[in-house]
Amino acid sequence: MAGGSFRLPKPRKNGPPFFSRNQVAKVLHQMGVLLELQGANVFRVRSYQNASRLLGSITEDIGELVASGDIYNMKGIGKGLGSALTQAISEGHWPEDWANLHTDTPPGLIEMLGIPGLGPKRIKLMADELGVDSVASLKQAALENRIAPMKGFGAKSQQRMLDGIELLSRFRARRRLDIGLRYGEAFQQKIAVLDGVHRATLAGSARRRKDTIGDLDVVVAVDENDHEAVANAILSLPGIADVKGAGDSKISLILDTSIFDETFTVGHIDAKVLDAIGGGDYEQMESGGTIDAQVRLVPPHVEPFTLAYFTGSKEHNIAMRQRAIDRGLRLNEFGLIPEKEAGELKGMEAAIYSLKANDEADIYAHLDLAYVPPELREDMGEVEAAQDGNLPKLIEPTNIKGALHNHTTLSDGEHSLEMMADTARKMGWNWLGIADHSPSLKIANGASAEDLLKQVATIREYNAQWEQDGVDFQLFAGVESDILAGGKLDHPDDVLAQLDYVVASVHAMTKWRGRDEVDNTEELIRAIDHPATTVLGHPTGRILQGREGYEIDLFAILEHMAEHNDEGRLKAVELNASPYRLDLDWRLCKHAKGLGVPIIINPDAHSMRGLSDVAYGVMTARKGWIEPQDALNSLSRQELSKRMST
DNA sequence: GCCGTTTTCGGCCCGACTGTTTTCAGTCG
Repeated sequence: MAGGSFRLPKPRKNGPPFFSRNQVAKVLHQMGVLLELQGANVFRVRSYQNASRLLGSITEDIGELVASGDIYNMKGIGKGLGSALTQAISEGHWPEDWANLHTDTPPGLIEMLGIPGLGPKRIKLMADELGVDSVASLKQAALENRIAPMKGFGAKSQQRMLDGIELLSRFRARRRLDIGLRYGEAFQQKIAVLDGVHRATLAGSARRRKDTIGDLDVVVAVDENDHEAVANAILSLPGIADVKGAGDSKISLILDTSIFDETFTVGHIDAKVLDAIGGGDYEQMESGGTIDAQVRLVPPHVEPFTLAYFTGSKEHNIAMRQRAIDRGLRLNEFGLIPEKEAGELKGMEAAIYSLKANDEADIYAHLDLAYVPPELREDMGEVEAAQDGNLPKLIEPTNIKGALHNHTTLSDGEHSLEMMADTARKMGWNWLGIADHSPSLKIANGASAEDLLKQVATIREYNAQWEQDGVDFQLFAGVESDILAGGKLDHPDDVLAQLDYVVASVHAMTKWRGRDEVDNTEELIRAIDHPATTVLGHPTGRILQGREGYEIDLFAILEHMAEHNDEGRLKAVELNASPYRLDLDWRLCKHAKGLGVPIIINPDAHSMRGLSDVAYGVMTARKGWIEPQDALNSLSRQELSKRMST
């Protein structure tokens, strides 16, 4: 859990509802972790986590759910949680025991959960017996050899904790999607070409295209006879910094940047983003970085089950397994096995009775489901949709005809208008929108109204020329306007009126992060209401692995944007495709789509190469159930032109 | 703490690996 301290949020002034859906989901998650550290029943912990996930994914208004009593009808919320949440939301105070648990748990214990191999049980034991209450005091205790003598511990455990602390301080636990994919694909490709390997596939959160990746999973199909030879060959590959374990079917290791055939670089990083992720030290830290990887070796006929299992998510697997149980079947990484034939047999031995599957689609078919693309496997309604034939036909990279949020040398871009347009054409796009920064953003060399209008004139000239030459390409003239105090835009209305569109974005992060959700939401809504505003840029301002965004009720904002669209005014929400942002979050894409708010996948390119970041936006959009018709990117230039002029 | 058409009690997904054990608990995915 990145950022965010474990405090109970204060009730908003003008409730009920006194807490937002997000706040409630966060508190339930925190309660789960705190209860775990307290040694509570694991199933009780799971109830809190399930309820958190549930409330994190619903689209209904939480105030109404409570007011109507419907909250008790949600599967996973019973009498206990139902009444606690009802009290909190309608009266504005959390249950006393929840508050006590928050104040009585040392924050250091939560921090200790981040140490690999260390879980709540042993943290509690060390806290009770040694008084260890932080990573620092744990390190001290380990160095003084006070941990090894404890019952159930030992010298190896103690050393592993020290190693884990070292790892924790040297690098943050998760990596951004782009970095994780680079490691994952490099590793997968090296394994795929080894003798005896039928197939090697990158599974896990990388295959599901999550915005950050904890570790890599590679599933490898190998005949049983070749098992040992392939395992040894994998262990001799370059780029392995350490081997954490190697069992019969599982190799666990740590990769470093020597896995890459070329020198590792992170490429251009926007100055403001770089600042948020650790400044000049960042690239050095990343190039000295590592990532954990697990390799699973299985015989080819078992591989589809193993691939499905290790692609996850855990929640999707649980839903699938439950569906199997309902049909008298046992689903695991070895097969889909009729319970009455498997009997007492376990694991691989039971798997000889498994139903056959040539690929993952066969597994879904056995359970009367359509094939679920990996990106959707989060138990966010995809199993039900696969049953009812309602799965989305997800957007593809080839659907992208252009993007609206890109910078040139007029503000802080590296390349000229001409170079950006040329690159977009070579990528097969039919249009490109230019939205340089506005004057208030001095750090990004925001352009004056005069310079902006000169750029507009140039764009019109190019368009006229292309039109005359029969070239199927067009530039759109826009601006990325900073959102100023009171939700105002950064140019006079008569300037904005000469543009094709306006991307309105927040950049004054200090101010916005210092305010509460209600104030931020109101101000953002005022900016959206400005007639010139077409697109809400990077909606939360988050930088992955860098900083949390400002507090905001995006549900309310999207609902407000939906009203505009219903009344014929185009208000689109950006899915900023920079792998440092991926903002709109994938979970909210589905909600925007449901409301009918168009998405625009924008690379926020500051260079020619930056345009290709749109690929990460497409991955995230797919994860968010987005179909071609939900994204403005799939419109032709003529269609988009028409949409923006209404 | 939640759930239920064999249920209001007794379950709750399941297996691998590690380090500590001499049969298992903790952690992870």
